[in-house]
Amino acid sequence: MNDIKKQFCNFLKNNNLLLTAQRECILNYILSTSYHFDAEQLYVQMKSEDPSIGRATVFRTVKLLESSGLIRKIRLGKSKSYYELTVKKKHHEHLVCQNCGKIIEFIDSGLEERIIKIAKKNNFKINKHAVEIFGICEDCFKSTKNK
Amino acid sequence: MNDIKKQFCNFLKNNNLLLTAQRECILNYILSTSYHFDAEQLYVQMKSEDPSIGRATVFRTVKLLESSGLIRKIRLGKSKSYYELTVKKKHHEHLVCQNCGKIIEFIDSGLEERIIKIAKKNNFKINKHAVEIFGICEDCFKSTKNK
DNA sequence: TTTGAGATTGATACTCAATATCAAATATAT
DNA sequence: ATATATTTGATATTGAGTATCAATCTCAAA
Repeated sequence: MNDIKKQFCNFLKNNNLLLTAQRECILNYILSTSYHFDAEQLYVQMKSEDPSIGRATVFRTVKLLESSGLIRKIRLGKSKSYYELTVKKKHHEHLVCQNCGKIIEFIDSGLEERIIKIAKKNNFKINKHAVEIFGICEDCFKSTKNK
Repeated sequence: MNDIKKQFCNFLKNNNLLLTAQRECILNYILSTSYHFDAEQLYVQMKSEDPSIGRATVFRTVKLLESSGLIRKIRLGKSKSYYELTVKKKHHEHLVCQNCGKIIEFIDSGLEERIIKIAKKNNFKINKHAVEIFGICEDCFKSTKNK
C-alpha cells in the first residue's frame, strides 16, 4: 500500500471510519487520474466499474477525501465544484480559457508572497487562497482570428 | 439621468431591449447599495417594494446587468453567485472570513501586475481575474482565543 | 461463533440556486 | 389601429449537493 493510501487509512482510523470497498475503489481511481474532476463525473465513472454503487456514496467519499486533505476543492468559474489531488503537486493557480475550457496551471512565488503579505497586513489568519485568471487561450485566440 | 443609467440604457438599446419599469427599479436599487448582493436577496428586496414582480425577472435582470458590464459576478466560496457594482469602484480582491463571513476588500498593485505578467507569459488574452483569500479575521481570532 | 453497537450503504426525497417554457401583457413602428 | 417583437410572472425543470432511513456490513467483546 502506497503512502497516499496509508494517509487516507490513518485519517479514517483517527475518525473511527472504515476503509470500505467503495472508498478504496474511489481512492484508486482518483490516484490514477492526475487532473481535475468533479463528483458527478466521478460517480459516472465508478458506476461503470460497479453499477451497484450509489450517488450518495460517491459524493460522501469525495467529502471525506477533502477532509482528509488528500484532495482540495477548486472553483473554476462554474457552479459546481472541481477537485484535484493535493499530494505530489505543489499548490498552484489556474488560467481558465472561457472559450474551450482548457485549464493551465501555474505557480508564481512572487504572487504567493504578496498574498501572504496582504493577509498579514490585514491581521488575517490565512487558511487558503485561490487565484483564477479568466480569458482566451492562445489556441482559441488564433482560431478566432482565422475566421 | 446619471451616467450609469445612461450606460445601461445604451446597452439595452444596442441589443434591442427595452428599459421597463422593473428593470429601472432594480437598477435604482442596485445603485443605492454599495455592497455585495445576490439575486435571491435582491428579489426579496424588490418584492417588498413591488409584490407583483417575479423571481425570473429579477434573475434575468441581474444577468442583463452583468452582460452590460455594470455589475460583476464574484464567488465568495459559497455555491451561489454574488455581484458587485463595477463602476465607482476600483477592481479589488477579497479576504473572506470563514468564521463570521465578513469580507474585506483590498487592492494591491503588485498583485495585479504579476497577474498581468503571468497571463502574458502564457499568451493568454486576459479578461478578468479573481483573488480570494480565506481564513480567520482578526476579531474572530481574538474571540476564539478568549474562550 | 455469536452478538450487538456503531459505521456504511444505496434509494429516495429534498433543498437551493438558477434556467427554460409559455401564454398573457406591453411596447414600438408603421 | 394593427402587426411585430419584447417582456413579464407563474410554473416546471434542471443541476449540484445534502438529508433521511431501513437494510447491511464490520469488528471487538463475550
